[in-house]
Amino acid sequence: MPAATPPSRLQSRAYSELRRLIVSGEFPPGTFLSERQLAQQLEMSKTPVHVALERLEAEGFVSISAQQGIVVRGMSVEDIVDHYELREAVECWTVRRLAGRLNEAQLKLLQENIEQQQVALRDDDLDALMRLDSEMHCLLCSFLGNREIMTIMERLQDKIHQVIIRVHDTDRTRPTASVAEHVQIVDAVLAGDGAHAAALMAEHLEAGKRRILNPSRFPVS
Amino acid sequence: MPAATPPSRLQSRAYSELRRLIVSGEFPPGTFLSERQLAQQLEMSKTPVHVALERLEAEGFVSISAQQGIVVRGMSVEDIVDHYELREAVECWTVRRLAGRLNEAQLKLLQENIEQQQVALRDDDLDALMRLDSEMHCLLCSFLGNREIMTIMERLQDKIHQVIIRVHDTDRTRPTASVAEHVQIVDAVLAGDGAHAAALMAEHLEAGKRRILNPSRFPVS
DNA sequence: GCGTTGTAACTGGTATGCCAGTTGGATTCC
DNA sequence: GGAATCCAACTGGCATACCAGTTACAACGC
Repeated sequence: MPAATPPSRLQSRAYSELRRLIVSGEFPPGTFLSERQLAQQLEMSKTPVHVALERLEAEGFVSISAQQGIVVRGMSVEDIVDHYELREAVECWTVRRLAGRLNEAQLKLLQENIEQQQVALRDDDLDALMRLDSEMHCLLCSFLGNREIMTIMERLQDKIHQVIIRVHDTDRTRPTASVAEHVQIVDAVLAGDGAHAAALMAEHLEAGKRRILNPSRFPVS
Repeated sequence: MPAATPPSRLQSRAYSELRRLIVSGEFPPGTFLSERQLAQQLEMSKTPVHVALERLEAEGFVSISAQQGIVVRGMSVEDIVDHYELREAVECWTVRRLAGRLNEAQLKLLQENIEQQQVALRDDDLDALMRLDSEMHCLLCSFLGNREIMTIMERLQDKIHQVIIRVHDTDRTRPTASVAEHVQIVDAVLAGDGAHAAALMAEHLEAGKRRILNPSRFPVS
C-alpha cells in the first residue's frame, strides 16, 4: 500500500489556513467572519470550518457569539502584558537552562540567524527582521526539545505577530538595539552564564513590550 | 427580557464533561471512545461531541485517528518531563514575581489551604492532599491575575492529575515533605525573597516529578 | 489445520438542512 | 417627522444522513 495521500482532514486545512489569515493580518482584528462565507472561500462545507473556528476560539484568535457572528480578536493592553509575562517566564527559564549546553549545530543556526538579522537591519527590511526575531526566539526554545513549550511559543509568536504588524514606527532605534540584544543573549548562553542570559532576556522582552505599548493606539478584545 | 437560560452550547457541556471524565480517571489512558456512544451517553448528537473531542485532541487529552477511533492519551515519561519543565519555568517565575507582594486576603487563602493540608495529612486523606496541592499551586498563579498563565496551569494540573491518581505508593514520606515545602515556599514569598522561593519551588517540583517517575510503570501516548 | 479472502459492522469526517435567536431596516401608526 | 413595530435576511448550533476507510471475523479454498 502506497498510503496514497495522507487523508489530511479538511478541518486541519481550515484551521491552518484561518490561523494564517488571522496572524498575517489579512483578517485584521475586528473583522467579522461568517462560517458559510469561509466555507465557500475554502471550498468545503460549514462543518470543518465550524470545528476549526471552535479551536481558534479556544486559543483566543477569534470570538464566537451564538446567533450573532464571529469576530477576529485583537489583543487588549492587558492581553499584551499577560502575554509578555508568560514569555518572560518561559524564555528566561529557557536560556538559563540552555546556558553552556549548546552544541555546534545549534550554535551555527543561531549565528546564521543573527547574520541574517544584521543584513536585514542594513537593508532596512523590517519584515525580515520581524520574522527573524520570531525565528530566533523559537529556535532557542526548540533546543530544549520540549513540545509543551514549543506549542506555547508558537502560539505566542503568532499572537504577537498579529499585533506587531500593525505597529509602524519609523524609529530605527529599537530594531538596532534588538539585534544587539540578541547577540548579547546568545553570547551569555554560550558563556554558560545562565543568570546573565536570563536577565538580558528579561530586559529584551521588556523593551519589546514597551515598543508595542508605547505608540499606543489600541484595539479591542 | 429575563434572558432565560444562558444558551450554554452543548459542545461546551460535552467538552467539560469529557475532560472531567478523562482527568478524573473514569476514562483511564488507553480507553477507546466512540463519538456515537459518547453522544448517546451525553444525550446529544455527534456534532457537539465531535467538536469537543477535536479540542481535547488539540490539548493533548485524546488522540483521534480518522476511520479508526479515539483513544484517551496518557502521558509518556517524556511528556511528564516536558510537563514539569514548563511548570518549573512558570511557577518559579510566579513565586519570584509574587515575593513580597501578597495582600492579606491572598495570604489568608494560602494559610487556609496549608491548614487543610495539615489536617488531611494527619487524617491520611491522600485524595484531599492531592486536591489541595493542585489548589495551592493554582492559587499562587491566580494571584498574578494573568489569564494566559492560569489557563496553562489549569491544563497542566489536569494532565498531572490524570497521572497521579494512578500512582499509589504507601510511602508517607513524600506527602509529609510536600506539605512542609509548601510552607517554606509561602514563607519565602512572604519574606520577599523571590530567588529563594523560586529555588524552593524548583526543588519541590523536582521532588514531585521524581515521585511520579520512580515507581515506574508507565503508559503510552 | 492454516492461510486467504470477502464481507459486514464498525470508525471518524463531511455535507446538508433545519432551528432558534439576533439584527437592521422598511413600514406603519401616532 | 418621529417612534414603535414587524419582517426578512442573516447568524451560529445542532441533528441527521451518507461517505470512505479500517478492522475483525467468518467462510472458503488449499
